[in-house]
Amino acid sequence: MSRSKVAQEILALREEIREHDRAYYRDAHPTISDQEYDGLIVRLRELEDLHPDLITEDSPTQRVGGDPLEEFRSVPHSVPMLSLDNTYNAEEMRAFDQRVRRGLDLPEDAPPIEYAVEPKIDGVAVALRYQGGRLALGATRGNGVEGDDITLNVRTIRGLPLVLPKGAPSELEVRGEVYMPLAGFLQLNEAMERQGLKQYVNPRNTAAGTLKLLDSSTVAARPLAIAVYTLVNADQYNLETQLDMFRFLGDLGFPTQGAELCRGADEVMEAIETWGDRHPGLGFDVDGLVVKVNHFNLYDELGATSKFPRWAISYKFPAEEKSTKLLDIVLQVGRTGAVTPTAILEPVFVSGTTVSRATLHNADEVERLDARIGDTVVVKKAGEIIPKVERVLLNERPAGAKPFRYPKDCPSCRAELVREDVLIRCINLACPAQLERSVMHFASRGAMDIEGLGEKLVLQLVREGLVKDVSDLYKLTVEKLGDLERMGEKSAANLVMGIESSKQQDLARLVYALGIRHVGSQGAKVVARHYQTMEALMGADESELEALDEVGPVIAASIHEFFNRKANRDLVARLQTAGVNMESLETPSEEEPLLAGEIIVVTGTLEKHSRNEIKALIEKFGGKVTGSVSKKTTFLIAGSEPGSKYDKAQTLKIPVLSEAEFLRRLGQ
DNA sequence: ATACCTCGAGCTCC
DNA sequence: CTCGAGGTAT
Repeated sequence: MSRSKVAQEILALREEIREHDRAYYRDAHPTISDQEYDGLIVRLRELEDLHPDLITEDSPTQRVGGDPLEEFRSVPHSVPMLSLDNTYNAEEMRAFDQRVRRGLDLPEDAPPIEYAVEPKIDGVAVALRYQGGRLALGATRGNGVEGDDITLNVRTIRGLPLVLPKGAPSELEVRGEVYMPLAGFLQLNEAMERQGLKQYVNPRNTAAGTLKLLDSSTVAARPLAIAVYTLVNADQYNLETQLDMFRFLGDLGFPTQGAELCRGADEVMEAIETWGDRHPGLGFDVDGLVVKVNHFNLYDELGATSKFPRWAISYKFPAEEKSTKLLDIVLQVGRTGAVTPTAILEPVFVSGTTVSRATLHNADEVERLDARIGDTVVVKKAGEIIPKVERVLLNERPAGAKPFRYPKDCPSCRAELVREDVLIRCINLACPAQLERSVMHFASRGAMDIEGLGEKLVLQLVREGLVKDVSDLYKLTVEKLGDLERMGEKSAANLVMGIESSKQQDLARLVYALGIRHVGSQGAKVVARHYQTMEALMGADESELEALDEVGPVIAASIHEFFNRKANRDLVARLQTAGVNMESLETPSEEEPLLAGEIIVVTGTLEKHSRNEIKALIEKFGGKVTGSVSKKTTFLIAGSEPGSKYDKAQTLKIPVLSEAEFLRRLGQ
């Protein structure tokens, strides 16, 4: 066969395969059998093997990558991947509608808001970036700001276009949910059983595990699917609504679940009911619905809270409930000495996993439930994840079950327990359980991030007396570690290396790692950025701390008290001697804080900067950006076609600057 | 080959 | 809170 003939057949095969992909994955209407489909792939691979130079990156045979990866690269997200606020019933959904209407200053009799309602698939969220029309990057959500680069794995998901059709924007980013359809999951488990291997428990965990396989050829053999639900910065593609966006995504060849248009809260509730009835038969797990305001031009005005956008919300279907026996209530001592009760349950399968323990939070909760050992309790999973003891079935209570009584002394050190409001606390500073928890906290990911130092190891180190406070970690050597159980040379060397590299962490992480009460990662960042060195922070007085943005009296007092104690100052000194970095690595803004105290809102389309750039610029100069105009707003930056924020600024007599005027003010 | 450990995914409640 | 993957120990 001549080369040009082969080239022709290759092109034709690729087009045919893509059409079948679209029919199967996007339209859910397979047009040929699986065998026929595989036949096409085999034929294409044969031809490509014959003429390797004709292989292109976008060929359906190229979905599978080459050699397994060593590890995943971490990549920053272009726009943070946030989650949505949740509702659980009609009342909360109506309250959301009311908030939207109020946020838009709509009169009572205004027509209903249009919402786009779509199913929320229970899977793993991913971001997909296309460059030059090609799939260039796939990433997990990670912490929302940074995720793992799983490009090679997402490439194997059939139905996901590797190349966008001609005329598509050359740069774009979409987000979607990767999941495992129930049929595929069952088949996979049958295959596992045939091979005498362990079966998987639920499709969600299997999908999540699959995406994190280092060898993409194994991923390719797993039945993953994807539904895309967001086009990042959709308003920049001449799209006006969520429904437009879904049409656009579909035209680009993305598989989507689409969305249904609902006018007002009543129609949303109707949609929720029909979806609630329908979701068991869909062929994949759906844990709720996402409700978004349909028109993009309302988003700016609605803005966002610190955590969620105000123009969207998710509705969670009622969680599955199961009853089981409460076998025991055990107490756990936390880092601060707080003693929390945990329910030990007879294992029961609920919402996809076997639950055997559940937190009871505090003494009040145990009292409220009146949970007694031996009781039959109803368990469900909040948000499909966290097990919760919902209530006690009183008519099943065995005779003689006694109310649960807190012991008088600490389960770890036998010191007397003290009641502070709802909390029961062990106030023995030398309590070993507290030391264990504080070392774990110190090593944890958000703190010093010491790789390889997990719970079991910390327990051993503390019990063997090798670690009496966190500074002892830096005295560990391969030889000393060698005596521990399950600690070979390799593990020891890895751990010592992990500890060594933690010396270079930023001051903010160190401050957080110290475990000062009421100082979380956010508070630690604020004080570290302001004081720059541990020395300066230790010398800070209370009122000075309290004057900082986002630091209130509680945090200020707590920090002050912490460094007032000699034991704590000594600990810091030992860490410093060990070589732990005591300075902020985040260089403070070089710029004069020209915008200090300003609260700025941006509206309309700007010429020189994107919204994110202008926001970064404002923050660099010490200003604050908020989403909506209020009395507190100090000025508005308006681009072309400003929305209702402009009018609101006018009525509130808030100054309005153009982008150029604003830049001039910064001397740029 | 098997057993144990760490990590990260889902992200609610207090 | 539980699961799956990957790595190391036994």
